[in-house]
Amino acid sequence: MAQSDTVTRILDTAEVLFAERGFAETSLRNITSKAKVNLAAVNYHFGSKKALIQAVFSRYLDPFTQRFHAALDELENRYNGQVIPLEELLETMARTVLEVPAERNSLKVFMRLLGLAYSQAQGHLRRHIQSEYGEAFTRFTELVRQATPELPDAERFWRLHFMLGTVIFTLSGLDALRDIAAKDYQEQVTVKDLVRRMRPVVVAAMNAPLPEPAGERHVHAAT
Amino acid sequence: MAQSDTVTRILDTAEVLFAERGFAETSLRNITSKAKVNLAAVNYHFGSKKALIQAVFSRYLDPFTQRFHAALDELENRYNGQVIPLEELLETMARTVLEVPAERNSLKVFMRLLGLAYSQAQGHLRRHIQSEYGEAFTRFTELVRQATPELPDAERFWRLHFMLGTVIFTLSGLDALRDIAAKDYQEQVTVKDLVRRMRPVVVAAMNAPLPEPAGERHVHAAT
Amino acid sequence: MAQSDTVTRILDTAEVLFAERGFAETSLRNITSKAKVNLAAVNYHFGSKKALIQAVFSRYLDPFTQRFHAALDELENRYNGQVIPLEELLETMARTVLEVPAERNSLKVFMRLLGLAYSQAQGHLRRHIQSEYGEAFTRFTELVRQATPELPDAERFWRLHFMLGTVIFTLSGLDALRDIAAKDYQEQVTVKDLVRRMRPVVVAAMNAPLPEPAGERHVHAAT
Amino acid sequence: MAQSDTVTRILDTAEVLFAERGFAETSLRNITSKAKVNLAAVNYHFGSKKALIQAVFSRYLDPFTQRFHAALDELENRYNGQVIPLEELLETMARTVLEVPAERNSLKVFMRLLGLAYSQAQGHLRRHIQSEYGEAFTRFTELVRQATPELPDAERFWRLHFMLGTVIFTLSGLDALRDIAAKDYQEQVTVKDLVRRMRPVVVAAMNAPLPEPAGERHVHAAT
DNA sequence: AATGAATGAGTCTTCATTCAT
DNA sequence: TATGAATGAAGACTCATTCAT
Repeated sequence: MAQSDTVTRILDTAEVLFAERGFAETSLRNITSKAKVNLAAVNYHFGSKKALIQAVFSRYLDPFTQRFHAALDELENRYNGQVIPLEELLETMARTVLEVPAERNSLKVFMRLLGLAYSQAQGHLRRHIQSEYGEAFTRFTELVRQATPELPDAERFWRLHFMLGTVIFTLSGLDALRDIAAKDYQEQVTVKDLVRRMRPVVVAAMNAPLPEPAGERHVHAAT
Repeated sequence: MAQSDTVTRILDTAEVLFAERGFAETSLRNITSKAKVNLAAVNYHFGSKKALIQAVFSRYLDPFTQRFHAALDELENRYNGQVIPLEELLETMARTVLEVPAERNSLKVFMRLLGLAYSQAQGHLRRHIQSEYGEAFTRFTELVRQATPELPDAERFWRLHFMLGTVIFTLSGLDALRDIAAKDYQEQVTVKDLVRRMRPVVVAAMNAPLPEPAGERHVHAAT
Repeated sequence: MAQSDTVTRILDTAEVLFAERGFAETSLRNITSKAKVNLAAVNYHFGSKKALIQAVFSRYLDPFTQRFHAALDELENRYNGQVIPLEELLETMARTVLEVPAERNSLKVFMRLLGLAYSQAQGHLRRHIQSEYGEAFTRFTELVRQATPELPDAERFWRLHFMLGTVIFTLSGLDALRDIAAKDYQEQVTVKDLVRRMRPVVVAAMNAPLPEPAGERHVHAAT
Repeated sequence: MAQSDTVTRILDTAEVLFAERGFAETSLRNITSKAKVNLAAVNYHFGSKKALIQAVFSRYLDPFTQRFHAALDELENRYNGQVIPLEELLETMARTVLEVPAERNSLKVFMRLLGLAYSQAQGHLRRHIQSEYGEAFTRFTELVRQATPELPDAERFWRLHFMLGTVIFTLSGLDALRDIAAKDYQEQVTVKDLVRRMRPVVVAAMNAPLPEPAGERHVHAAT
């Protein structure tokens, strides 16, 4: 077996299984037996299961940040100092997210990991991600700020995370939702489909009117 | 030890630990030792770990669905056959969601559990939830359908779940997000704050224009 | 529920389950849940699982020994001091064995239990049986001794157990053997059929010539 | 520790303990601790307790069938088309059964398993054995048929199983019977002893006169 | 007299990891 | 460099039994 063939097979298999079942529910035995690789190979090549998870993650994240920066460069070039419209920014983000995983499952894995990073109490994963792709996110946020000058900073922060929730929730729980949708709408949605559907929603959400100031809510005000 | 004190202690502890770590990462040993209860008690009272997970959920969902149905009854009464505006529906949902766990001061836990139900493998859990509160959700969906007659059914389905993602992600990852926000905006958000902020976003998202049909996407069409 | 109804239900159920699965493989939970009786009832009424096993046996052995003694009394009376022929003794045994469980239509169960008593570890059970019906067996053995004066004692002991093996194995594994036989010989045997077939075999076996003394076996002596 | 030393030690120990106590009453802990082997080793090497039981079984059965076929070959060669006498066939069977287990306990284990295979409700074990050594048994049965041409097929079938009962019951319940015999006859029987004693009994049983036809039984016909 | 609750010891099995080769 | 074997810790679950009521 070629040198790094084993490494690749492990990564490929782990990616699929992680996406299907989650991290805790996927054992190294599952991975190595499906990858037809020695059980000890994971520990030999990666050191530990944790390290394998991060490796799977990095294989997506590294090219993503690289491409994302490149795409933003191109965008800034094109607009040459002018404000980049919000739609362009979101579009660029979406395109890059979709482009990277030649392998299809890694997107789900990536989203799942992102979801974990935010929901898990221990912040170590969050910090790892923030130090890895925080810079790209900060750059993106700043461009969004310029595209939505009327939004208070805090509002923008929350709305971006509202949308992050939409994306992560939808894509990481994709299988579950697909099950439900398929039963009711005979429709086999693809990731691209979903992204297409998300676009107007996200734009509208970001451009929504500001909320009434705190304390002035009237429950039946709509009537 | 009092009658069903044990049951309550198990549920309370399991709830917290599940929310903190997820289902697979929480062992019965973790739960029973923290709850100061015999290891076999879980199996005695609930039958299995699976059943315990479902019981944790039911303790939320049972009162929730009950209240939710009551609230929708009241709403239908008030509107007396007329179409109930989307804002009212969302408002009612939000209020009920907030009321129920308020008693236990554990909205965050509930949301995290819901998130897990969607993202973690546990197919049994999703099925359990669907059969338990599916009816309430269906009723709600139908009212939303009447309030948004112009939306295709599939579109509405997905948008509702997009928004579900927003809510679950934001409220379940509240601590993490609060950390980040506090550092940057000196602002200590409350759950009510967030719900206030979400309202216009959710309404705008639901009312967003329809996406371009599949296959016709032009990347730079927005310009 | 009537007083000893519970006891009867436990015994009935235990009997069936023990015969189906063996003692160790049948839990008190199995028994009590199938008998629709409280889990603690076995320990309450019988004291322990061991005692339950013995009780199941006694319910057969008590009437059996009683009848067997009566039948032997009648036989001795009839032969009035003369030697009772072996065929009569075996016949009497067979008849009594068939009569007792006939009331409960559970000869098979009884045989399976007897088989278990010999083959399973349960030393306590063997000892219990020996002290319970050992006397009847001793009496029977002595009559057989008189009917077969030429047989050394040890030889008679073993041959009786050889035949016990035949009977227990055949009747306790009846279903399995019936399956095989039915497939090959289109014949649906009844218990009475089998007993009829066993009679000449058992007689011949008991009357077989003595074995060559130990150490003098010649493998090809038959030629 | 040497290569498959562990496997052998597990098999050896399991064999002894299974024979002493039965399968359900022997825990993997019992085995591994007595074999001075890690608790997980059984599952590592055999996969499950069930598989271990079958492995113990196969270690006896595989060489047995092989030798048995060889012995029958030799016999057929020697008799060169002539009918092989029943005594020779039984003798060959007995010899092969005794030869195989260099380790002494496996015979008892083997017999116990055979007993289980017939008496247990679930036929899976019976089917396993039938597919494993059914061919050898069929071959043997056919030779017995030629040696006892006067016997109706059904009669032969049942008599063979009567004798199987004798052998299995005696050898699998050996410890129990030995206990009883030792108390009464100061005699420490060996397996070889028993087989010597069985020989004339089995021959006589197979050659017993045919039973009276069904329906003509007269209980006191012997007088 | 009878039972629901509880328990401690035990079951088999699976885990990620290590080690000798 | 790579792997089959082995391992200690932990997993969920079941057991017969006890106890307070």
